[in-house]
Amino acid sequence: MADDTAPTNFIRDIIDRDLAAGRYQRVVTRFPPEPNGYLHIGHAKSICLNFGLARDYGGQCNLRFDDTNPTKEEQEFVDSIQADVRWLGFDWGPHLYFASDYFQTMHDLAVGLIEKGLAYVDSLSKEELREHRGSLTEPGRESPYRSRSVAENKDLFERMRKGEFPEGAHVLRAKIDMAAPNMIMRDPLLYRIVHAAHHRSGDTWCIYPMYDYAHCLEDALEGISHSICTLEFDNNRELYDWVLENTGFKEPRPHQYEFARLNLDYTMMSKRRLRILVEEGHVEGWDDPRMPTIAGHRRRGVTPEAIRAFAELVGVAKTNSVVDLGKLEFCVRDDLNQRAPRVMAVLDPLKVVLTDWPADKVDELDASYWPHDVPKEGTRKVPFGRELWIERADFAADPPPGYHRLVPGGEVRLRYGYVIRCDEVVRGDDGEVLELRCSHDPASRGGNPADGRKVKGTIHWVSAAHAVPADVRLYDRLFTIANPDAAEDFRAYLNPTSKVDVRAMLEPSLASAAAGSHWQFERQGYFFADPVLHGAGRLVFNRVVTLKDTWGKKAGDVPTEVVRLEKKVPDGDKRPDKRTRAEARAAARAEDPRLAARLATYGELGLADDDADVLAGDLALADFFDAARAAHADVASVAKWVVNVLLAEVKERPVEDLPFDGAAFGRLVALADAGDVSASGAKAVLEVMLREGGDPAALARREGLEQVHDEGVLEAAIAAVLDRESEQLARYREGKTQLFGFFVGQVMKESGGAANPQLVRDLLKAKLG
RNA sequence: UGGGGCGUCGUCAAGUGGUAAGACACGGGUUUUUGGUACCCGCAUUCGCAGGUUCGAAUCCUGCCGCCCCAACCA
Repeated sequence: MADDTAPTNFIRDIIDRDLAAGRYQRVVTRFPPEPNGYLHIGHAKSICLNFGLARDYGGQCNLRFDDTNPTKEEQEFVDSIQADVRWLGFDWGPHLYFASDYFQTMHDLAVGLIEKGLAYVDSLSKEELREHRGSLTEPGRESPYRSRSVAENKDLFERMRKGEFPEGAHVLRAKIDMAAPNMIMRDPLLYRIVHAAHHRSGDTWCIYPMYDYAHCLEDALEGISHSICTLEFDNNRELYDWVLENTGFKEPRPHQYEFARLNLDYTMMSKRRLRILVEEGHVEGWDDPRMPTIAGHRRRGVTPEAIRAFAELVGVAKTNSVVDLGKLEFCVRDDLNQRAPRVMAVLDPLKVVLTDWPADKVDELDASYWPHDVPKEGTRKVPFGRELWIERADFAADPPPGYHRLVPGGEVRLRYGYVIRCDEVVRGDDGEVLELRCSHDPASRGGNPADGRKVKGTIHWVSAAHAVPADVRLYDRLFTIANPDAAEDFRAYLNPTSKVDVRAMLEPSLASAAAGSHWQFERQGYFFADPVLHGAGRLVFNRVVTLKDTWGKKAGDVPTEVVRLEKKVPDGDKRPDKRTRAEARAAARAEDPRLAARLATYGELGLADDDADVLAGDLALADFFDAARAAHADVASVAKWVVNVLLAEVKERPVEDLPFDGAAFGRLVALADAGDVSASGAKAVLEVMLREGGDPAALARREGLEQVHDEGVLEAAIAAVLDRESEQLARYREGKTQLFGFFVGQVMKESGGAANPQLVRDLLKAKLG
């Protein structure tokens, strides 16, 4: 079983079920990137899922490069991907694999398919292939080459392999069904000819396997138990199973499960479009801190811990969803809060002159690196002098209501320093504030005035004489709209202020900050000494994320409106509506007059239209129903039970395969209608009948499901439940009366479903008031 | 001849017949020398909609609506 640190999800449920059933001895997953680009935060979700599963179940997760297309893949990417997975904190141990290492085996298995008559060489052109494939609503047509002999297919395939043909001359296809409703199954391509050097196998191969053929075999060859991929591969699962079954992989073999890929608002995730961002120079590279790549996040200063926490926070499910960026930011802040020492830096400096401070006097103040609530220790000295820098936004000549920083004539506390008062505002010709002339309270050293008066505001500052200038890059979301991936031209929605460079003034202790170190610039955000550009000669910090700001939006924030985009219209013909079940039943009746006759009969019997429709939609079901009503005269009741109860239990299973007949079911309904068993008791009996068949009355007796009307017995059951659920009872008594149903349920359970529910209700009502 | 997947709070997401978890966001409060953090409180009478079955339905049945995926020699 998984440990309980990770929240559960449907995949864990499947694994638990498989392990409990002994289907697999151990969980083996894999992360299978194609080395054709950089990994992004969406991949991180998949990595955390696959490696996390292996970790929690004591299994194994392979890193496997799905390098089956030599024209797109490069060594650079296999290197960057490994670095990124490792940086995220995962280890594949010795289990590093390449699809290209399996090419020989895959080839041999393909020859096996040819020999079994399950694959053939097709020589149609690309265009002809497409035409033959049909459309979503029309079946495809078989290729004239489909009937080539095994010998000819083997010969052709061998010559394809040897490189005797140009690209496009032939392909190897599976022989399945050109009329399959699932387009994927219409004789899918298995191999194509590609004359290109592969980054690992060089010129060894002239034919390369297609994804659908290769991927499942890679999984099977590696002994993967649970092959997890994204939703869009749902349709491909049928072929996944077909290939494994027909190449001889028996259970336990891998099975594919699909989950929803990560979508983040204000973020573009498609590899193709990310490449355009880089190639057109909208960003400064794959590791630009604005990129959603792992490398970008790393460069920005996001930690692997934060990304892992984020992956866990968003969960794993099958619903297509868009996660808001705020969740990622939360994880980043949550992580950095504990690890980033606090320092002071002024990003937009405004000069303050303390007119009552001697020109050459410097006070060395003690400042803690950590706030009271972070259990870490450490302090540094910060020099305080006559001239200081403060944040321009921390002074307001005309303050809005509720503002509690520096105002003309007002006081503010300089963090770890003194309380100052603004005496005079010096302005330039254009009215711009040039500097503030202030006085200080000498009896407030460290921050608190000796007379005990309260000063509401505290701001950060840096001594002008000691300040260290630095290049600080303020990053923000790259796009101005929530869904750039949907935009016809995302360039129109690039955020012009996604990167704002400022020349900031830092407290002197930061002069020795190491590249790659995290800091909180107090009241502003978390910053990261750039791992590449930051050094002794030049200080460069990236803003990872701002602090949460409940006061208000700061100037420079991007507007948050969501631009409504026209929905992409699928080109070509409009998708036809599905044939509904109702239509299917109507069609069945149109073809079979016996069914039409049943519908008429049921109508005369006075059945509800819906029930009659369902019952007369399938001959076996109609026969079953007729047998049942022969055994119990209340037709309406029998109909309800067949439609609502029986159908719910048997699902898609044909009723003729049931271990009991309609007559037995009719007797069961009779029992329920007579009150010999309760409705839930009857359902319990049905469960047994589904398993072993038998007579309902006898089973009800045997299972102790005959309805209990005995008030004494029920009173005892009620007492037992109330005793056991004293906590819930207290809540009920406090007014949580919705709990009434809960108690009814508990008593019903106590009785195994045999109690008369109405009686239980009445008794409970009397008892609870 | 179409097939498949999915709809639970602003955003994610538990829940599988016993009476709507949790997180983010949001609102209010306490603490605070960061308008940060931490802590407390509030935040879905209702689960896409409509009928039905049941003592009891987000869960079962019927119908309807909406969104996503599939017609590359990509993965």
